[in-house]
Amino acid sequence: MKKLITTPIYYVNDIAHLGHAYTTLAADVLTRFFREQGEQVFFLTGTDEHGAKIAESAKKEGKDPKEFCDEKSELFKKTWENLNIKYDHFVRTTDEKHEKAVKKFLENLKDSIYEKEYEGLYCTGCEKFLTEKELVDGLCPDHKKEPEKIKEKNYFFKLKDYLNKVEKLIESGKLKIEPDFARKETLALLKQDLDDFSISRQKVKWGIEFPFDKNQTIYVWFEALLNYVSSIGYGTDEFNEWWDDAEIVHLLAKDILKFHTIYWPAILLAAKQKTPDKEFIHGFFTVDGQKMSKTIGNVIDPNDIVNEFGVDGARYLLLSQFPFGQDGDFKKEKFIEKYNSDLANGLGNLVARVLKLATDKKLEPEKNILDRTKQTRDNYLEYFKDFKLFEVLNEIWKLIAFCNEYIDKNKPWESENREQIISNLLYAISEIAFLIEPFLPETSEKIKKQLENNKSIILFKRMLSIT
RNA sequence: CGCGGGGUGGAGCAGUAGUAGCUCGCCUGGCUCAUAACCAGGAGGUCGUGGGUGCAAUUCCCACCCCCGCAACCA
Repeated sequence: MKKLITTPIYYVNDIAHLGHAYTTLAADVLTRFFREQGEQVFFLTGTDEHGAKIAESAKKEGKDPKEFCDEKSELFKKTWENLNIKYDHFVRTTDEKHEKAVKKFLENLKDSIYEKEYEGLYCTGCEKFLTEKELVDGLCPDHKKEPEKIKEKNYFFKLKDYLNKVEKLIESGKLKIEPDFARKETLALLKQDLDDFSISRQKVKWGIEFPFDKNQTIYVWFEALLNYVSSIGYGTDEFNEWWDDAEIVHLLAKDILKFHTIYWPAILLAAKQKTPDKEFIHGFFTVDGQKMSKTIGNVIDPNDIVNEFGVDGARYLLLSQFPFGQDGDFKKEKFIEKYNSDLANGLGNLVARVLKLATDKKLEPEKNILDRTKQTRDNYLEYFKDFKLFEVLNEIWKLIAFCNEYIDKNKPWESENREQIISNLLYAISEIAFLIEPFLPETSEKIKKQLENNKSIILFKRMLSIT
């Protein structure tokens, strides 16, 4: 079975932070796992580069928008490289391929689009229309500015025509939304009778020209969703190969739930395309118990974690803090603690102590070891298929704990049965090296190499914690 | 009545209608192969408050209190 695994495309107005890294890393781990299982996987990520906000930011830096996007987009790529994230395609919404596909898609959506005069109160600070209810003393609550009354012609997508169908997709399980909270929230949103939404902007210049009206550009959010099809060749023959024939899996955080679980399937239905098979939504993070925010200044740059803990250290720390899908808190202090106990004292130390006792003579592993490792592998597969990355890690670390107990009980350094005991352990370690591969690809390689030449080199150096 | 998450041993979290578990820390002991690591045992909790249903509730129901996230540049 083929799989198309995607992350959202990230808005280049900001540099990559922990949230972006988390989603992208999870996608990378899943990709590596499913490949290991013999499946063909296409892993897609990228950047979202249009919109008034981008144009504004570029102007502030005295750059033209494209130049600005080139730079920011490059920073995302660099970050993924630092985290050893191997995507198959990095889409940019300023790519010619994307623009062409988007226009073509709109042509095919023509029957579900209509134009309407729209009059509203527009705040130039927010770059959006506000309702009377949102105003405080007649002013925009965020910018303390009086909004302008603007009359604008917009093109709308007939969302209402598809709401029932989307609901059916979800209820029938044809579109799986996980975890359950996200599925429930989507169904609740569907019951609120959402309105048709505008897919064009008259005021925004930095965007893709709207095919039916050259005075307008395509609304960024609408255009951004189309990256999923433009990237794999919408409008060309190769498209079907990855859209129709693959299981489509979207990974995203809960803030953009509505766009992905309702708008996106509706748009696809309207364009007579296959809808996604699964959408997995993860939660939000706090840092040291506080929300992550630029104003508070506690935004974590994933590159800093890599610098401090190494690539695999960073990869492990990001995914081992709390269950995938839930909200969670990242604590700097806990990073060091977890790094020391799990990576240095746990995995690293185990490999070192066993290799020290190893000789070239290797025997077949005994049944109890085979049974124990098989148990881990079975649970591992089961959890992985449900995207339970946190539980997968737990399972592997239980096997590491088992090995440590096994050594202490059997005292290979003084046992007559030394060779058999060590062989058993070496087998277990080779199994661990295999299991950690999706999470810790470099470490996995290092262990395999060490097993070959019986030489142990420190995998994770113990770190002093700040007291 | 905006939406959502949560209040469990020192810290961070699991969990279930019927002797309360895990990780880290702490104490004691063991071991010496290892990255001052590893193993065993232990101390430590009236499971937010007040009611209700049950033979039995931390677990179900109701009310209340408190904390946090989204709604505000940001996954």
